[in-house]
Amino acid sequence: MKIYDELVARGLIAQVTDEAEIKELVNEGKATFYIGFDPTADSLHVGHFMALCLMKRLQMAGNKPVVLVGGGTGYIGDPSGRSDMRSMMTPEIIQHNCDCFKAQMEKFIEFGEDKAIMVNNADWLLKLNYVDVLREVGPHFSVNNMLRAECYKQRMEKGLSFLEFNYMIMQSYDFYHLFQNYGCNMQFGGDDQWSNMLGGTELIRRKLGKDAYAMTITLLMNSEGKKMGKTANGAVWLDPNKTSPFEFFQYWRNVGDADVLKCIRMLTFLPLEEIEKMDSWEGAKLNEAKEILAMELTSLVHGVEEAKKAQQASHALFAGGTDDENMPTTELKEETLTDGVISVLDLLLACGLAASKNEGRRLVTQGGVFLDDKKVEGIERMVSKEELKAGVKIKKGKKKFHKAILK
RNA sequence: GGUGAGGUUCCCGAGCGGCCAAAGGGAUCAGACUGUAAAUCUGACGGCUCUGCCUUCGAAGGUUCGAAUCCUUCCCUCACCA
Repeated sequence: MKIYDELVARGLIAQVTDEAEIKELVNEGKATFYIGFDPTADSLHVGHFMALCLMKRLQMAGNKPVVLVGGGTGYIGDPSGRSDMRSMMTPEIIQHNCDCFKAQMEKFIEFGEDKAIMVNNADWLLKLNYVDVLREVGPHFSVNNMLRAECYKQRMEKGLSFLEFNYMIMQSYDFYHLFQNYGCNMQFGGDDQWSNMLGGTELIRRKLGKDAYAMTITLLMNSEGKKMGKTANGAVWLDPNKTSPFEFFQYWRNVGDADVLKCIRMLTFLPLEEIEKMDSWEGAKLNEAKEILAMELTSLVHGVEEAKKAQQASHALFAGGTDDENMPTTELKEETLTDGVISVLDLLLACGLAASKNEGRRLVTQGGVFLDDKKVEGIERMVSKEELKAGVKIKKGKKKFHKAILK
């Protein structure tokens, strides 16, 4: 199966500008394509991961990837898919985020001669002259058309600033720039980027009279139509310091039944035939698929070693194993104790399992806290120095496990 | 710049000068049921040294015994006009 058909079969492709042409280019390995990543945080998340995987797939098929870090567009902020304006980031933060992105990406994509290249649009966008740009590309954008674009339409009610309105132009300019300087003839991106991407192909055609292509990746939604890769505490990050391998593993281990196969298909590199077999699994059997999904993804993101550890920890907690080596752990210092003990509430707080003492109180009162598998009956429960030295296993609810140990 | 409508606890949204830590919904968290799923039901949902105290209703002042609710100024958003 050729790469394009595989992408289709995996459900990764959402929209394309010219299917026949793109199929040919991609299958023949003749595409030089780029995907842009705006430095909106100091770590990549699952959405980025999907894009990186797509890059990898296309790279394996002989195409040349260009990773564009949005050091310049980060100054503006993409309004697509947002109901309010992004807060403006300082140049320092943008730079820091760019650096973090680069470091993480190097783990997934091979960079170098004849491999992938990385560019930063700050290098060309930041030195543009306003009037020059207006004259150069301004005539090729129809405000009427832009306002009809889906990404702005949604904002017509809530309000859209001129700053954000220009985002599409900047992104289009990127494509135009890459087309000329790197022979980049294709752009990929999340489906919410569609209109921005079309802006680019349009600009290239108008300015240069040449064809460039765009293709969007299906956004990973769960069966309820919500974006996946988000938890109550924010995104599922790829940075192990922000989302530990164990948490990462558990996130995928816990996806809904209706979403497992879709995730496996879209996110893993398992052969399609293998996935087809799982398609018939039902009921509790699906748990195995979830395990596979979690294992595959954690391996990809954090390496096989870490994935195994996470899996062991998971088994230990849910399948009655004994290994608690790899549980998320908080090390407490002697000073945290008063008179050789610490209250459960303080302990929950120290481990980040409760945001406030009131929340801890609630958890205990409602019977949601266990210490070493024994239910905590009241908030007056104290944990002694001896217990802590040995390491205490704290369970909050059914799925959150944490270990606290005195250093 | 003008006119009108607004800014309420994570989000949407109700709020009579005292009975407001503030209705209702969503999200979230915990419990029951389960398969570490979904759905459903129950409870919780600002903080604390917790039958009480403290801090919140865009910001700062003021009126009042008492203000999210009234007044003044300022900031911001939206709509229409320019």
